[in-house]
Amino acid sequence: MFVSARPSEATILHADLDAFFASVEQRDDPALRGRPVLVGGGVVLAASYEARAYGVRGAMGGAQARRLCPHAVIVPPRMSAYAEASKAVFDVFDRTSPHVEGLSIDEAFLEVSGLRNIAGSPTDIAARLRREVRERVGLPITVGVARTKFLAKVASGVAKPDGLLVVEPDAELDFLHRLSVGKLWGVGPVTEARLRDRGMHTVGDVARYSEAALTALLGTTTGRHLHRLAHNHDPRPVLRRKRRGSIGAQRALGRTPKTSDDIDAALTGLVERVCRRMRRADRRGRTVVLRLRFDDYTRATRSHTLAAPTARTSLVLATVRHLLREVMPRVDRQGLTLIGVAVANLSDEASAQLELPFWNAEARTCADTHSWVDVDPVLDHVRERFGVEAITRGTLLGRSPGVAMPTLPD
DNA sequence: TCTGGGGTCCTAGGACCC
DNA sequence: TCTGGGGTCCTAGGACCC
Repeated sequence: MFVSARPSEATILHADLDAFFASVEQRDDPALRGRPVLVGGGVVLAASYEARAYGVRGAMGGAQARRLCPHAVIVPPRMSAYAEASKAVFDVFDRTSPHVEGLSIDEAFLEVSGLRNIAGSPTDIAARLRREVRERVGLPITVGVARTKFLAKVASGVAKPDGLLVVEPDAELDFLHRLSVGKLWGVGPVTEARLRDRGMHTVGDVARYSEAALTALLGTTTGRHLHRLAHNHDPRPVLRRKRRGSIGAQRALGRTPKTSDDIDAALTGLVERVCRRMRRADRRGRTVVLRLRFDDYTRATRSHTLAAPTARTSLVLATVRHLLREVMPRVDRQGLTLIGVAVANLSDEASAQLELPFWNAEARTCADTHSWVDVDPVLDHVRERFGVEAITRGTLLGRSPGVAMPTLPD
């Protein structure tokens, strides 16, 4: 069912910082302004528009980027500077509208209907937003304005860099149907190739196919999604972002052979980083995920769901170590080039009440169904928390007599 | 052309329960 | 001995996004 209400006015803004990381570098170092700048040496994290003129793109390998643009200035990334700039920009967003949906570190949707009397037309608001970001944060930003999220996003893409584009309701289909299929949100290289094989090169081409034909080609969800977008049905409202569902870290290892000590050191560092971030955010997770990439760029994931959420380094580490042991034959055969750890299924209940039941339940899970998990960290925790030195593995699991199982103070 | 680091969502099969 | 349908959870992989 499509939502048929059609507000007569374009009131959704999509605001997107231009070449974000590179723009922050140019802002902070006047010597970089007007010059091609690449952030990140191994792989290009961001390329200034001066560098893009030479064909350099984000996610491109550093070697290729240097070939295309030999005189580019390469600067190392400064993530904390970008986080700070992002926060300042989002402060401007929040002052502009109560309805802000952040999409990533450098872009957001804003719903501005109902602000006409206080703040003017959507076009006025968008122009002022751009000015404020420029004046207060010193960064260029592009804004697309339309009736739907999808069109607003496409509009900002077309208007880049440092632009403003309003798609009026009566111009929507004309604008939309000329676009290349690759511009459709959710169409990546794989889907684009499939569409082009069938002769669909523009959004207008896609619009001539029935929903049934598209779902047969691409699956139910993607097919229906594309059919709707091609017909300009996008009723998704601007919502505040949900909290993130997972926290992870990964590291490329290069192609040189690694010893198991190398791998374990990398794994330990990643687990420590992830768990520290979880604790700082006061979040814990149940599903521990190990990600691997091999020499031939094939990938594997292994996961294990714990009985209760945790942010404890020792338990997460024990779990990923076990997961890794299970795939070691493949690692030995194919060579490891990337390793990652993530914890998903995040929850954020306060931890205190859950501590003991959690460890107890986890210990049981360890022993009953996954005898591999290292129960020692569990024991250490209970000993420390309850001052019960004599507690044993069997006691903890309720399997041997001895010290009474401590009960949780309420 | 060679590929970083952070995420999201979807699919599909199997286990398990009622 | 043979056996339905629905729901939820878990796992693995794939596509996509910035």
